[in-house]
Formats: sequence, structure tokens, C-alpha cells
Amino acid sequence: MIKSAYMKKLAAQPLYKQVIREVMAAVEAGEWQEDESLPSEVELGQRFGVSQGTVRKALDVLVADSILYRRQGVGTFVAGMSDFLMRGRFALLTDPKGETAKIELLGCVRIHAGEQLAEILGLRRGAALWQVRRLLRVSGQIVGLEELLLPEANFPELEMRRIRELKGNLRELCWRDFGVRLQDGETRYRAVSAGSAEARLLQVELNEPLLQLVRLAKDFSGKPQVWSVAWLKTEQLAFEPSVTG
Amino acid sequence: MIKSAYMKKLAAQPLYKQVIREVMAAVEAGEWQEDESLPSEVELGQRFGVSQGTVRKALDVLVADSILYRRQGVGTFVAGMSDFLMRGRFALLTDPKGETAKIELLGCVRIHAGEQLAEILGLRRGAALWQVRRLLRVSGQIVGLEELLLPEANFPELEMRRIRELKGNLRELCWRDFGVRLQDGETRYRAVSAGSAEARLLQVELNEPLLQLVRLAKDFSGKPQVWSVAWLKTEQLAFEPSVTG
DNA sequence: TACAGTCTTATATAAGACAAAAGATACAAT
DNA sequence: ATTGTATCTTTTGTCTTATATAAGACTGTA
Repeated sequence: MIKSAYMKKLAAQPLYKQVIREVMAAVEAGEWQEDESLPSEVELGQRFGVSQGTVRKALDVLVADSILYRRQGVGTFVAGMSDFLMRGRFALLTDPKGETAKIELLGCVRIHAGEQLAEILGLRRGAALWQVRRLLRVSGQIVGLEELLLPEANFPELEMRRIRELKGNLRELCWRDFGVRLQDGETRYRAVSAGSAEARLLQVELNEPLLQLVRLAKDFSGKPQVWSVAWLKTEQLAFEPSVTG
Repeated sequence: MIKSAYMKKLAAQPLYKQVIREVMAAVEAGEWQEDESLPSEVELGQRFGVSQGTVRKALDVLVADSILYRRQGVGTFVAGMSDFLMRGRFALLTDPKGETAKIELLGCVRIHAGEQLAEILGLRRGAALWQVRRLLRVSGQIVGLEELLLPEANFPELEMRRIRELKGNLRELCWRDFGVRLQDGETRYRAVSAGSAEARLLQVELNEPLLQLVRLAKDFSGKPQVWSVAWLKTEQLAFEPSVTG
């Protein structure tokens, strides 16, 4: 990290942003496990050559992104469950006891991009893509279905084996194995009817309404890298709202 | 220094949280108009008797809530359009040209809380509620339907007239006319089938999938104040994702 | 054992010094 | 008159230091 005024000038980025990147890289490299505490803010400050307050400002961002969480007087911890779908303000995929979703691989095949998909991912028509399909379970119950599309050019050695080893954190895999560091994109929420394939895989009735999440994840240069779509069973509420009259 | 539970109880909130409340109150009181700049952080610091950094920390929160926005070297401004549905990360209700939704009042009637609704709002069973129903339009097209439920006890003079005058900012009305200052609650996203009432009002087919947003807004003491449910037509995407095979 | 103090270590808050960005102003060159 | 440029002022942005608060571990005592 930055140790001198000269280096600082070269860096051309605020210190706390550099700290964000360093900490993020360390998290993605698995330096600390889920729910394991990071070094204290003071220690991290020493490590990066900045003050506690600067480390704190960096961690603020990662906490807001729910990549980390904090407990006053105790420490700062790596938040569990940081896959695409789970990340962020999304509370649907945890059951009442707070259990996190388990991911089950359904398949990984090589396909060719149609016109629209090619445009979305910034590729030429017919470019090779990996299509990964996974099932999400909470407490054993199927809650959702996820489909990922990744350009083969950027993920050359993607194989079932690597995906199978993946515990759920696609970001980490992308970074460690392919050198692709992903940002989150905006997620669009939609309501759709279950088609025959969705109904079969999710074990619901045909045309049952499903919550659909559509997301395009880009790398830090802004280039699209992963197109992901998820279908989620609608959660039950204690009180089912409806319009009367 | 004597430390006792009594002293602790007396101990004030952190300064920056007090500043948040002061600034929020001023915004809601209309001290500055939309897109009008607030006094500088230094001036606000003098006004509240705190440092610029403390004011800044307070404004950080309001900026994160998109109640304010900032431009370096220029100033801090009041953000427009802060109704429940529009607030936050929710991009569904703006059309491609960025037009904001218009709200059309459908009705406002007095009902009695059922058991579950009473529990949600922290009231006794049968307590009087105002039920407000509104239609959301973008570029004239119907895009959604919203139902609000407010305890009559907290909104004693609620009338059609006042609601009709409302341009869309329920928070401001609650504060100005009823002295109720609202926080946003968590929004739950669900997919539901259109019932007969929803289908008629939204002019869609029966059982068409709709995106449902369910939210409980509380005041700053944590007491539930507004239960809101919205049904939104699903937006069309250029590329309609589906699972094949 | 139960309980109350105290120590240690962590995050949380606050203030102040300084940097960077964006306009505004002044003024010279054309 | 207009254009360009340097500089001044105001505003937000960054960073450090000092101190407060919270949580758990430890310790002595009834």
C-alpha cells in the first residue's frame, strides 16, 4: 500500500478507496473466512499505512454493501453468503431462522449467443457462452432457480468441476480463477408466470407467479461479464394483502 | 465521574444523529425547496454548534437515503420526489425518459383493523384505520396500484381533500399535517397473481403476474405508522429471459 | 457459585487541518 | 468586444488524532 507522498501522488486515488480495494481483494482471496473477524481497524491501519479513521471509512462502504458486518466492542467480520443473488438488500433468501441458501448445480453447458444476448453482453452474434444453471435451497426446500451466462472468451477454462467446487461465491471464483473482478449491477425485479421448465424444476404449478431477478454484472472497467436471471418462489407472509372491492 | 444507569439514560444521542433529525425536520418543514442548496457544512455546523465533520457525517446518511444530494465545490441540495414508492433503489417507476410517476387518488375510506393488521400496526383489534387507494401512472399509462393503511388515531383529520392536494410526498404530508415523522421500512418484493379487483383497476388479465411491494413505515420512535402495499405491472424487457429444456 | 468491579480491546464519535473541485473574478492578449 | 488564463473564494472531500462507548475477559469477594 501507499507509504510515501510520492506514491500517494502516483496513486491518484483517495486512500480509503485503495483500502477498500485491498480489503476486498483480501476477502475475495479468502484471507479471512466467513464470520471470521478481520484484524482491528487500528491493525489494518498499520498494515496499510493509514489511520484508523481511514480504515473505518473504507470498511463503512463494505459494511453498507453487506460484504462485512460489525459489532461494536467485538470486531468486524466477513459476511457470509455473498453470491450474486444474495448480495445486498435482499432478504428473501434467508428463512426465518436466518439460514442461508445452499446452491445445487444443475448443469453447465456451452451455448451460442442469440442476437439480443450478444448485444447485452457486448459480444458478436453467435459468440460462445457458458450457461450455468443452479438450484437454491433453504432448509432443504427449493426456493429458487438461477441461470448464469458468461462469455467463454473471458472464462476459458470454465468446467463443471470448478463450478461444482464453488460453495456459492461466484465473485470469488471469477477473481481467483479467471482474474475477473466483478461489480454488482442493478437488479431488476419482475413478476412472471412459471413456464413448464420453471414449474418442473421449482416444483410449482404451471403459471404460478414467480419473482424474477435480472442482473448484468460488469467488471471494474464496465465491461459486461455475467448475465444472471433468477426465479424465486414467492415467500409467504403471515398476512396476505389483497385489494377488496 | 459517576457512572450510573440513570446517567446513561439521560445521556443524549450522538451529535450527528441529532443533526440528522434537525436537518430532516427542516427539509420536511420546507425550509429549503427541492434542488435548492442547504447552507454550507460549516454554516450548518455553526448553527448546530458542531464541527463540519459532524455535519458531514449526518448529511452522509441523508445522502445515502437520497433525501439530499451533493456536488463537490458547489453545495448540498434537497433531492426531489421522495414518496414511499419512488424512494431508494427503486427504478421501476420511471419510464425510459426518466419521467416520474403521477398519482391519482381512487378513494379514502375508514375501515376497522382485522386481527393480523392490528398486530402489524401495533393496535387493538377493530381499531379504526384510513384506507387510501391510489393509482400510479407513467406517461398516462397505468403502471401500478397502491394501498395505504394508517391508524386513525395518529391521523385524526385525514380527509379526501388533504390527500387530494398531495402531490405524491406522503412523508411531507404526514409531518406537516399530522406531526408524524416517517422512516422508511424494509420493502418486501413478491410475485402474486392479479385478483379480480387488481385486474380491473390495473386493466390487466385475471391471474396476470404482478410485482407486489409490501412495506411497513415507522416513525422515529419505531412505532408502526403506515402499512403500504403496491401492485405493479411487470415491466417489459427487450430480452425476455426464460429457462429452456 | 454468584456477583460486582476493572481491565483490555474493539468499534463509534467528534473535531480540526488540509486537499480538491467548481465557479467567480480580474486582467491581459488578441 | 472576446477569449483565454491565472487566481481567489467557497464548498465539499479526505485524513488524522483524540476520546467515548460497548463487550467480553478477568479478578476478587461474599
